[in-house]
Amino acid sequence: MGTPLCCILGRTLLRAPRSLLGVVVAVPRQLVYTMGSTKEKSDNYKDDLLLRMGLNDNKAGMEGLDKEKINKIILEATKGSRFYGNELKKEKQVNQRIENMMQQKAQITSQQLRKAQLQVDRFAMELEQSRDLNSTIVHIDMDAFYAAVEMRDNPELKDKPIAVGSMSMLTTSNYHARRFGVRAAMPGFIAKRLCPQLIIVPPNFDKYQAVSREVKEILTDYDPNFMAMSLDEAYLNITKHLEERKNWPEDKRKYFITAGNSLENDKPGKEVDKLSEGERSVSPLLFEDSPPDLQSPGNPFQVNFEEPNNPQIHQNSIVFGTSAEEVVKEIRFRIEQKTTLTASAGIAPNTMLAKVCSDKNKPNGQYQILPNRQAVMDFIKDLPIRKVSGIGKVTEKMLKALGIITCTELYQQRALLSLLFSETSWHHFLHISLGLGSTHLARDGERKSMSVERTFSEISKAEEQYSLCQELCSELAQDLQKKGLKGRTVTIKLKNVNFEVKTRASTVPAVVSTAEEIFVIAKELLRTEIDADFPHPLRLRLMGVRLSGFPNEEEKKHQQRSIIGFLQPGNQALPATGCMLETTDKDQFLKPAQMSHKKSFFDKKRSERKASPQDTFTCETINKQSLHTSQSFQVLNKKMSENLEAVEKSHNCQTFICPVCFREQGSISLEAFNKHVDACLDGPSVSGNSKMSSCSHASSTEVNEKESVCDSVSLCEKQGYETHQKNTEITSIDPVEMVETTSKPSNTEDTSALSNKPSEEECSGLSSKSFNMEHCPQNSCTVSLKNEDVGSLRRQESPQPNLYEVISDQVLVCPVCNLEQKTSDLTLFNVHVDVCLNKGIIQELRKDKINPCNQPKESAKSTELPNERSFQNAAKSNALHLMEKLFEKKVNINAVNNVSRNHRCDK
DNA sequence: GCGGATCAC
DNA sequence: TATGGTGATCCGC
Repeated sequence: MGTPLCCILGRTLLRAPRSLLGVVVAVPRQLVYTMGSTKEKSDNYKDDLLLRMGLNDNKAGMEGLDKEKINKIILEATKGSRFYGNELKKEKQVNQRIENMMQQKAQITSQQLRKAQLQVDRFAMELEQSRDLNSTIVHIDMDAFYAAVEMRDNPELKDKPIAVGSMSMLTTSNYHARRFGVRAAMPGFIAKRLCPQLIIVPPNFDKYQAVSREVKEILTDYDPNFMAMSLDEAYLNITKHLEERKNWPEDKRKYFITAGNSLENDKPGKEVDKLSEGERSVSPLLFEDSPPDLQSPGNPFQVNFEEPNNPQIHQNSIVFGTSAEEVVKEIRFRIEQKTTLTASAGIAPNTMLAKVCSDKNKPNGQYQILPNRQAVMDFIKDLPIRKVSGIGKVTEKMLKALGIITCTELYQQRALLSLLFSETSWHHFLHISLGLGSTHLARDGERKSMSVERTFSEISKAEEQYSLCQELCSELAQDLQKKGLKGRTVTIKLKNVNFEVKTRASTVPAVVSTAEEIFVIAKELLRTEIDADFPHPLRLRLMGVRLSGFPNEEEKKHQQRSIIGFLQPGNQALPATGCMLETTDKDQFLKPAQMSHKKSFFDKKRSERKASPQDTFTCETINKQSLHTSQSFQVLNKKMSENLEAVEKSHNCQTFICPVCFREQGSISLEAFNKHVDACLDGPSVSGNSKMSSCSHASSTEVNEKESVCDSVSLCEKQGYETHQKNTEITSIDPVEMVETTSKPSNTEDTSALSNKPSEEECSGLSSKSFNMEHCPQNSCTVSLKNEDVGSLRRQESPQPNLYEVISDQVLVCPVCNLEQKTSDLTLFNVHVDVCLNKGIIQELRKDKINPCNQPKESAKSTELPNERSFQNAAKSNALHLMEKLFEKKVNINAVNNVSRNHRCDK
């Protein structure tokens, strides 16, 4: 992996966080627990790991460790590791970026700068005019959340340095541990060196989630639309609440103080347990440890003259005022009463400021920026940019190179920044330096992706990697199913033992969602990577699978109309959403294979390692490396197929409707059904198929080093396809679609194909044309399509059906590899074809030196041969066109079916 | 659309 | 012995 170009170019890639810009992009905030969800930005080990290498000379806390000492210990523990090596490498890349930026800066003329200044100032003026100080935004942040929960539930941990996590990674530490330099995102074993008496508590996410729920119940009272960022952090817009609260009687703002853990004191005015003798509320908020901000506001503009600054405490009750500050005190009070945990909070006119504020008096404090411009600007003045959400360690470093550390400096350099950074970035900078941010909280938007990834000790055997990949796909599919999501882009992520990360993605025309569908794609991506490094194995420490490209509502509707299965088990009608099959069946299919694992792959690996810590390489390893579908993997596949077949037999009586004649085919086995379809199609299609397969053999012999495309793909399909035999989707009949397709005069050779005349005659006529590939190698479609106007294909609204291909789909012979596909699921079949096409075409292009750019030959010889990368890209783009074309045709079979079916109904 | 990078939590 | 997982976004290609 070379340095990406984008890192070398002058413009840097900096991201404006959604919550800080005026336009707030809705982000799904999963309330799942994430390892780092309690990380505190300014206190994160990884964020300044490299900074620690020598130059940090701050003095440390009294009883903890000297910062110098901390740095030394960390450096010793990390030095020489692969992780460290990679950190150094990344640092070099950043330095390179900075160097490029400085060069670019050196070339800027004063005239350019003046011009930029005018432009930026004009924009700044507009921003200033749109400044909105009318909202009151609160950011609530639980203090050392996970650690606090653990301490609460285990009194023994009190007053001891603790952290939540494992020897490999910590998610949170308490404040005691932080004095030793123990922080979030630090591996536990290093933390132990810093603080040998550190207690590492394994995380208990269910518990944190339960506590989080309690907190959120409280927050709802102040803003039912509050925006939770994680288990321990949320934004509230209390503007409306403040308005209403103005007229509230004291009673409504009165809370009783309880000792200990009573959970009852959650509603105003509610009588609760009396304080037990000698046990007072642990709340420093109300008693002796009251943090400074509650006593004397640090900012003159913070003084609130409306009412007494502190809540009025009478005996065992307390009345909060009506100001924002009082509201937030009330919130924190209630949180503490309910959970015995403390929270910090920030109050400001926008989210960006509120977030920074909540950090100001942490822990267990709050801070407000009053809603006037002067207060905002005073606050911003000396604020280090790094404190602002969205400015990470790289941005900080880059800006530091320009002499920018505080927001004032950020503002001063605005013209320069506009010349050195992308528009998005400098706009973001300008917002920050003016103290601007979002004033409304985005509602949860649509999710854009879903993923699973896992870290493990090195895995370098291909078959284990495939197996792992399959497991991840299953996991992902389960998650997707819970949310009812389907997507078109599958991405795998690989991290090798040197911590280098790679992602590889593939987008298919139809949405996928099942483990089988995803695995077909993911596996090909993985295979490509394995092949690329052959004969060296990929030495992985992490693998991930992601699905994205979820259709929006409109696209979904479209998909419902067009991407539909054409096989319909007669008595198992499913909703026409065409979505996932309710998976009792599917689960049964999957189980046999999974049962053979019994334990998960990771569990297995773990126990293996325990059994034989010296996992030395063997001859076997070498053998298996030589074939990506190694023997054992084939065995696995075979086993799976067998299992699936066994299951299939147990369900072998189903009612199908023939896609050709549309007659119901009683209770027959799938095999019998397939025979019927074959018979129905009849005619020369068979000979067509045989020709195709002879082609495929010819081509397979040409691939020298590896197995042929066809073989590899067919093998990989096996499991997935058979699992899908029962998983058919209902064909939704859409009259609109039908009208559209039929009314449009066609302009291609296949005009007649879409007449309203259904079934047999037409079908057999079509089948006679069955995939016309006589003279071409396996992926002749590459060649033949090159002559077509691909652009027009793309634009076609209602593409004309190309029925010989349709037929070849119906008998489920892959037009690329020529192998019969046993699946009856059109989507799955499509996936296979796409993958097959993609790979086949790329290889074919390489072999035949077809100009990947799809340009006339001149251009090919005019320049040197494109590099591997551009070659692949171009090939992919070619493949995409082909897929689009193929896909359109596949879609049309559905249209044909619909027409035919409607026709029949009319009869 | 892809891949790398950055960021948040 | 040992350095996470999930999701989003940006930008150049």
